[in-house]
Amino acid sequence: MSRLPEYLRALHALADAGHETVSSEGLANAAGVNSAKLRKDLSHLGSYGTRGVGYDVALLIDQIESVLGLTQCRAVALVGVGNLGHALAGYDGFASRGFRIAALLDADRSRVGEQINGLVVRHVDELSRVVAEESISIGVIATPAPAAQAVADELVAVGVTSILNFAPCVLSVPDGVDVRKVDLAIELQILSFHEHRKASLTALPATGGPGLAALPGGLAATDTQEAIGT
Amino acid sequence: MSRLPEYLRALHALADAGHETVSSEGLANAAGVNSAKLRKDLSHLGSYGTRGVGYDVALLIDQIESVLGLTQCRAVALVGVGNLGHALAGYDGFASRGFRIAALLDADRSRVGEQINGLVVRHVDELSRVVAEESISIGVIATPAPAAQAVADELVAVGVTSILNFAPCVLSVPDGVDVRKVDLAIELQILSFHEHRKASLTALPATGGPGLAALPGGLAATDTQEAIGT
DNA sequence: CTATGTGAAAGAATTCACAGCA
DNA sequence: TGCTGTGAATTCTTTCACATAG
Repeated sequence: MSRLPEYLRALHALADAGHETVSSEGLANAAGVNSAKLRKDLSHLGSYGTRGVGYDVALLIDQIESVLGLTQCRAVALVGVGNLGHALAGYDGFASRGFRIAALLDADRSRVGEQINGLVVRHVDELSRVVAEESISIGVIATPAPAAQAVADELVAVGVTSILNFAPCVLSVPDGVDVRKVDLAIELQILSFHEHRKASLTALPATGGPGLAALPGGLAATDTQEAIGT
Repeated sequence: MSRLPEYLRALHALADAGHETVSSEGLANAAGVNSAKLRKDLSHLGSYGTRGVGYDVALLIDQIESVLGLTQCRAVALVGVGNLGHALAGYDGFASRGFRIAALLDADRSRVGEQINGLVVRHVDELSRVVAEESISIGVIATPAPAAQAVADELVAVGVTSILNFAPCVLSVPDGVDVRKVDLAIELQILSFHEHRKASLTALPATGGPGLAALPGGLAATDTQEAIGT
């Protein structure tokens, strides 16, 4: 599950708060899921809690970190030092959670040489050298969309096999390379959908039953609700 | 589906490239899904393509925008003008996709008054006034984790019903309020898991069959693979 | 003949509910 | 008694495959 990292975050918070042990119910709350799901997820790890007691917080942290491969700090290359790239370069949430931004790169020579958070921006031509020097395994793309595919190709060419893509476009990569995409505008658009739905519903007070009125788009509200998950 | 925004992005790209019509296959490629899924999704919208031809790009854009509630530009309040908040405030991907950052707020008085991208940072005390003045429907939280719940409470109190949360913590909100979370470190951790898995597999050359060796964490590789989606 | 729209099949994910261990 | 771990039941999603409209 892609929920393990969320459990890990919750566990760290619990550990900081002094808990040595936690029930599936307690951890589930802290992670924002229900307890049955959490227990099922953890059981897939073969992780053992203690019946009648719960899970040992420190032990579970170790287990999950080992499964996620976070026992070593991973070096990351960030390509694209615009607005967003700048913020990512300065984001301390990475360092505290197992990652080290080991290189900043940009295609714009006017940005090369700039120093951000103790790191100098290098030209993207140096990618190959930097990846080797720093044993970089993960690339982050924060360029404009039109440049993203070319950057992805270069990352793959120099041996990077995991990419986090902030550019609003789909990347095509060979098998064996993993890509995750974060599109900030899409997140807002999903919220917009929910807003739109809520507005439509309150505008039609208490029309239960089958005759539920059509939305602006010409759709029954129930269909539309079904049409967008979460 | 939360895939409609992705289709919308792909459609805009196609429109910009001069396409007036597109097949389910073509749009599916541009959006990074398969065509059966795309057709099923669009059929839920009641959207009509033309058999033998495909979908009218402009028409489909209108339909999806209307379903997502993007026919009007939505005003957004951004709380927390640190590193990430700064980047979000300057991100032009919002404006071009139906959103207007209408207010920047921060609890830190030393930041109040600062101007970012033509907007002045205001103190979070003014939230109530600003939300009313600007008809804000969506709040974005880019504060440190410890402050996020309090900000969420305030947003809810002044009538915001959708929240995009960048702080690494779960928010509890009343029914009827939608929250989406983006946690950048979690995205990297998921990639780390994939890296870890790939490394383990190549380290054990061609050990097929049931005896597939254990990972560092003491798990069979197949179990672990099953344990994290996508 | 082409490509949509959609029942039906297959596959995942979630939830239920409880046996069994501490 | 309290809480985990897990089969069984349920629900949701994805894929298949084809009748049907243009």
